[in-house]
Amino acid sequence: MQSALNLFKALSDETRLRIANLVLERECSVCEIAQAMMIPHTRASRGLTALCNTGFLKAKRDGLWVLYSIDDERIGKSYSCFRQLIQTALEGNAVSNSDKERLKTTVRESPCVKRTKSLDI
Amino acid sequence: MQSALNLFKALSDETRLRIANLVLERECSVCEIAQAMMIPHTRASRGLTALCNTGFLKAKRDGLWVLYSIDDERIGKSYSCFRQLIQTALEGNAVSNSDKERLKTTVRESPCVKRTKSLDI
DNA sequence: AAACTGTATGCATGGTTGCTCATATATGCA
DNA sequence: TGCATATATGAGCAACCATGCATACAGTTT
Repeated sequence: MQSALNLFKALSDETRLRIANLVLERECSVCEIAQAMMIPHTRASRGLTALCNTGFLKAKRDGLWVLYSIDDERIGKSYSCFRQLIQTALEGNAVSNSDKERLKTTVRESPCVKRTKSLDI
Repeated sequence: MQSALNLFKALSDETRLRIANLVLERECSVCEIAQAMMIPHTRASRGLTALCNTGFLKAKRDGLWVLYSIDDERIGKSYSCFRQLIQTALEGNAVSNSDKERLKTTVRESPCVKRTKSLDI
């Protein structure tokens, strides 16, 4: 029961639902999510980590990047249900559409973290 | 998006998930839920009301009782998905099984609210 | 009308959560 | 080694939430 509860809980937050919707499109890094959703990368990172902890996503390192994707094996037979629910839920939603549109143009090579130190003198 | 978020949020609480699982079995009153789950009726009432507000359940009065059932029309095409997710999630769970077992023997005529006033002298 | 039973709700409270900022860690490259 | 970039995390804060108690409200029965 607990694992299902955690899945529902993970998807009950707008940030995480939007993230899930994006990763359903394709594998994503933290920076791509942050860019596509126009949110601070720490927020994206926390959302992705949370979705990972529930077993909805899995992470793998690729050099500097950490790529998140759906952990379809672990979700098991409920996978198609969750996929359908999420996509139905966000179908035609303006915010979600913008997210997906921006995701297409995100590049993994653009700097997305502002560092205050570099700006000192 | 908001309606789906609310549905996920409603099901991300153990009390409400167990309630939903029971109402999937059959139409229930507050007292029956409280008895089956062995919880205070105020908690059952709040859970049922919350599930109603998300559009997952609907309520109808029947004399003294208020009967809650799945609002399949309002959930629409996502209904079968939610049903399957909930039932898969609670399949074989000890607590859920006990709930369902007790639900079979709950009677609508047994007093389930303790009143302190009646006990005074 | 009063008494009884089922249900809903105002309130106080303890607990949880999502966010941002600053900082730390991890990896790649010069 | 030192610097740059990507990611993760600790701390603090504000907002939210689930719960129980007492009480109010809604029907029924007498």
